[in-house]
Amino acid sequence: MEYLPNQLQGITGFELIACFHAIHPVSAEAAAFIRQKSTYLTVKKGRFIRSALDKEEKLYFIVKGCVRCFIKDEGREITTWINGENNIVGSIRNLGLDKEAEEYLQVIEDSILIEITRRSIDEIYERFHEANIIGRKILERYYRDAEERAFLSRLPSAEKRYRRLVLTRPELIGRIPMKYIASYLGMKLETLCRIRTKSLHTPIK
Amino acid sequence: MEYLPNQLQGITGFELIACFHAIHPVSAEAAAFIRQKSTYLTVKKGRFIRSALDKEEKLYFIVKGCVRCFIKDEGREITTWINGENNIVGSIRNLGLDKEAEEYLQVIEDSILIEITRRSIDEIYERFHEANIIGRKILERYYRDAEERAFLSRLPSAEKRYRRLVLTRPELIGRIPMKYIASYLGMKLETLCRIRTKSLHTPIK
DNA sequence: TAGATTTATTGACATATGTCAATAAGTTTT
DNA sequence: AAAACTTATTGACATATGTCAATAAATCTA
Repeated sequence: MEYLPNQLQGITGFELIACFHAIHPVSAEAAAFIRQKSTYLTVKKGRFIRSALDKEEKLYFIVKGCVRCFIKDEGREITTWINGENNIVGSIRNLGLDKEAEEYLQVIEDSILIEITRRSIDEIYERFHEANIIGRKILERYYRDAEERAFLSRLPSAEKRYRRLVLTRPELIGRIPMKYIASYLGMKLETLCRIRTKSLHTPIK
Repeated sequence: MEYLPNQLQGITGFELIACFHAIHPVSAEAAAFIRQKSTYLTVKKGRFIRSALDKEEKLYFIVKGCVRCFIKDEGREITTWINGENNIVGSIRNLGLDKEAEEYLQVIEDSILIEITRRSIDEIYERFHEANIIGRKILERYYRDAEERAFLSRLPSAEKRYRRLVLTRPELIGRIPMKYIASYLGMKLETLCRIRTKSLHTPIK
């Protein structure tokens, strides 16, 4: 197994490979293959990725910027996750048994993404066995993240959910609009606003 | 790679291996190793698994029965998931940054479990490379499940959450006590009770 | 089977959060 | 810099869900 030369790390197009490499060594052949199968994208704030027309499932590595996912419930958006740099994001096909629950991915800061199709990922798993180690470890982390989201959203009061977010994702506060944070926390913007002004005066006990 | 002989499937102690085998072939050596590292447990309804004293993280394959996970928030239980046969369950270390959020696993039907330590799992991944394929595929599924839980719990009304559960986990209704379902759905037992009696008269539009 | 315990149902009332609206503050566009 | 637009703040009021309490029904245990 050859190692990815150090000098290549950080060079445009290699961020994703560097991310993998930090988990487990990536051979030069695998690196070349991954690079060949991936596409660099620049996406403006507010844009949606993965248009409804696309049949193919795609995954995105966030080099720079921020992406949120939301579903619509009776026309209202519910943000289900928000992710920044060095995360892999994608929509989960078939989450919804019903049409209502379709997922949208929206870039909420000008972003640089690396796109790769689900099919290419499967090809990588088949060709390069060690990719399964990397994939498995990444999924362990993503599973934990999803558990955390499920936990957060079950906290029984709006204030607790906000406090939990401040504890676990402090970087989001101030970085992205409050309306998305409110939606992610399962409350209205007005409620979040009241909690925040209140908590200026009542510190955590 | 040798295949697990068919006649061994279904025999006591081989349920877990059969589950893996259905995903990807398991060699006889790997099967023997897994079997050696795992323990068969019979657990009575109501019992907790993984006592607080255990330092080691363990995972459990549910051969028969049902297990729920809950955390405590100011003394109140919040059920975070409920799983039945052929699922692997375990607590996630370090979910909580705070002590409050410690997880409990409770068997809610007389159950048969196969226990295996996290350390043994890691050993399996190292010794048997193909285990990473199986692990990766299992985690893909578990990630989806966790996403579904996060989605469910963000639905903005108690009735919608209940309807979603009826859609996605119909087997739970009638099988386990309503109080656990209510907790899982983020509502009080009384609220669930009212929703259920109401929905007898108002069918889904 | 009877008694004890747990779980489910229903009612009256309390409260956190949603809704709607008006305004302010902040951003982007021209 | 002004205009246009988006996002945040605050108030008055509505409502879904929680709380507490009193039974009823179901399940366990001796």
